[in-house]
Amino acid sequence: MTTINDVAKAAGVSPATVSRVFNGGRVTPERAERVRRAATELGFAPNRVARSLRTQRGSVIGLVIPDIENPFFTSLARGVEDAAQQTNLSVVLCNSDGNIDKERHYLDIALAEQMAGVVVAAASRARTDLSALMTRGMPVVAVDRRPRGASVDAVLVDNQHAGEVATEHLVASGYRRIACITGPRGVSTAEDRLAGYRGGLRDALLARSVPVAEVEELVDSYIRYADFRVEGGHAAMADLLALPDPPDAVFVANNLMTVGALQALRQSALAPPSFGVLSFGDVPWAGLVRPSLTTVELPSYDLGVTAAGLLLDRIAGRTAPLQTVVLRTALRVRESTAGPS
Amino acid sequence: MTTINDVAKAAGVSPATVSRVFNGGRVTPERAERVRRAATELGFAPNRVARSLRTQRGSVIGLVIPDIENPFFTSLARGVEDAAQQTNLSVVLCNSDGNIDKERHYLDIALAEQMAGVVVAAASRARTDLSALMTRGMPVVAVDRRPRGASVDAVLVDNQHAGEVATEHLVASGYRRIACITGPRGVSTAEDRLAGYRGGLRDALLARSVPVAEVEELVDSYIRYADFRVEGGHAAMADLLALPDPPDAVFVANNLMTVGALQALRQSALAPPSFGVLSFGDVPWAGLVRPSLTTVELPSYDLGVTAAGLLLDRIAGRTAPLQTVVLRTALRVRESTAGPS
DNA sequence: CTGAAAGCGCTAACAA
DNA sequence: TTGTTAGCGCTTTCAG
Repeated sequence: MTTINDVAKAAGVSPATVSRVFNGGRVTPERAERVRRAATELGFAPNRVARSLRTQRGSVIGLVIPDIENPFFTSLARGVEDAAQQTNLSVVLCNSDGNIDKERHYLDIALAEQMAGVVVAAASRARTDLSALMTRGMPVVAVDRRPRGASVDAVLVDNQHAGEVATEHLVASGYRRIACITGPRGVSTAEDRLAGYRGGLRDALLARSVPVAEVEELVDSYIRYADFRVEGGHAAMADLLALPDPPDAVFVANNLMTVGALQALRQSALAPPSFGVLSFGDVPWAGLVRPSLTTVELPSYDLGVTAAGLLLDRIAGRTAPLQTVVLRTALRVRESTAGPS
Repeated sequence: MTTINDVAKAAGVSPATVSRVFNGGRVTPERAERVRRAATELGFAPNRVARSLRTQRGSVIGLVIPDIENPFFTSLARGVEDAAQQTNLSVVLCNSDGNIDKERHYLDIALAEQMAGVVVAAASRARTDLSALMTRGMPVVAVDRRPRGASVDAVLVDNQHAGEVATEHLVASGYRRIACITGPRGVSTAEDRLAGYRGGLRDALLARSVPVAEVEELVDSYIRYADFRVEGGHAAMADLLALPDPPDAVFVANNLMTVGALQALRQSALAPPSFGVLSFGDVPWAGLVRPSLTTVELPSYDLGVTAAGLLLDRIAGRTAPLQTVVLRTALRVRESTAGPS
C-alpha cells in the first residue's frame, strides 16, 4: 500500500505538503503538480481510515431504517445514497426491523465507527434514543418519524393531512362504510394517518346528519390497528369483512398492509372498485394491478435526498437552528376507488 | 470519548489487557471482570476506526450492485446485511447503475476505506476490473454475474437452465409463437437466459417438424435485445407486436422489462393469458396482478446470504480453492401462462 | 509556503 | 498472564 510518505519521497517534499495538496491547503502550483504526478504514478489514494482516526470524523454516514425491502425505504435509501455520493460520502445500510435493540446496536456502531452522521427512520417515536449521538456531537437527521424529544433536524410528510384527503376522496367516490387499517398504536405515522381518517370521516358523517352521539362509535368500529406488515393487513381486513355490517371501502395506512388487505379481499371474492381500496404509500406496481390502485404517493426518494442534504450541511458545519421540513404528498387517483355499484 | 486508556486506568491494568478482554485474549477472570465493569461504567466502546487502522482490516464490507431499487437487488442486499450482521460487520451500499466508472469509484473507496471485503454484482462481465482488490488481497465474492477472468468466489443462478424450463412451459401451455425479450448483448445473464430460450424453442419447433433450415430464422425473428429496464421492455414489446406475424407469448428476461412489456400489451389491448407472459425474476406483486404472473423465481435473498457467507469465510481466513455456488431457481406457474384461446 | 514532530486509539510483538 | 513499546497513515500545530 502506497502511503503519503511514499508520495512525499517520490515528489521530494514532506508528507505534510502531500496532505495539503489533497486537502486544499496552500501549496505552490509547481510543487502541487509534482505531488499529483507522483501520486498518480504510484497509484496513491489517501487512506480514509487513517484520516478518520486523525480528524475524528469518518467519511461514512449511517442510514438506519426499519427494512430496505419496504419499497418506501428502498427509494428513500436510494435518495440518501445519491445525495451522499455527491460529497464523496458512503452510506452504511442498517435494517432495524423496527426493533429497538437492533436499532440501538446500530447507533452504537455509528459511534464506534466515528461516522460522519446518521439519517434515521426511528423504530419508535417514544423509545428510540438519540441522546448518545447528540452528546458526542454527531449530526443526526430524522426522516419519516421524529423521535420524541430529540433535538434533531427532521424531514417528514404530513400524514394527517394526507389521511384526511384520502378519506375525503373515498367519501366523494360514493363509499358509505369506510374502514381504516392503520399501524401500531403509539407509532406516530400510524396515529397521524388515523387522525386524518377520523377527521375526514367524522365530517362526512355529520354532513350526512348522523347524530353526533353515534358518530364516534361508528367511526371506531371500522378501525383496526395492525403492524404495518403484509400479514397484519390481511388479518385486519379479514376481521373487518367478518363484521355484521362490513365496510364497502378501506383506507390502508401503508403499502405492505395493502398487499395483505388485497389478498383477504380476493379470498372473499371481493374486488375494487366495488369495494374501494386506497393505499397510503405508493407501490411500484400500483398502476399495473387490475384494477389499478389509488394511492397517496409519498415523496420517498426526495425524503432521502432532503434528509441527506440536511445532514451534509450539518456535517459541513452549519449551525443554523433546527429545521423540520415537511414534504407534500399527492393523491394519485386510479381505478380502485372508482366508486361502488 | 472514553478510550481504552481511560478504562485501563480505571481498572488498574494496562491498555493491552483491556484490549485483550475485548478481543478474546487470555486474561484472568478476576481482572477481566474488573475491566468489564470499568468499561460499562465509563460507557466505553472500542473505537473501530483505530482498530481498523491498526489491523489494516475494517469491519465494514462493501456491497456493489447496479440498483437497490430493483427488487432483485433489494432482496439480495437484505440477505447480505442479515448475514453480515451475524459477524458484526456493517454493509456499505454502493449503487453502480451498471456504470463502469461509478463502479470503479466505489471499488477504489473500498480500498481506501480498508473494507474487510466486497460483494459485487458486476456492472459488466467484460469490463469490471477486480484486479486492484485482488492485488491487495481483499476478499471478493461475485454474485449474479462473474466478471470474466476474475479469480473470485461466485454465487450464481443457472440462467440457461431456467430459461429453458420457462420456454418449455410456454410451449406446453399451447403458445405457438413465443418471443423473447432479453438484456443487452454481452451481458452474461442476458445471453444465458436467451440461450435457454433458444434451446427450448428449437426443440419444440423440431418436434413440430418445422424444417431444420427454417428453425434458426424463425427463432431469431422473435428475439429482441433490450436494456433490462422498464422502458427497454416496453419498446421491445411494442416492436414485437408490430411484426406481420406477431407472437402470442413472450419470455421476458428480467422483472423490470416485464413491467414495460405489460404496459405495451395493455396499450395494444392485449392481456394474459391469451397472450402468454412469463417473467424471469420474481416481483413482489406477481401474485397480485390480475391475472397473476408466472415467473422464474430467483433466490435473491439466499444469493445474498450465501455470497456474504462465502465472503465472511474468506475474511476469517479460509484459504480453500475458489468456489462457484449455483443456486436453483423455481418456476412458479400462475395465471399469465394458462394458455391461449 | 514548507517541514518537523506529535499524536488520533488501538493492537501485536516482545519482555518480564 | 501481564505490561511496555512501537507504530498503522494521516493531519495539524508550531517553527522556520
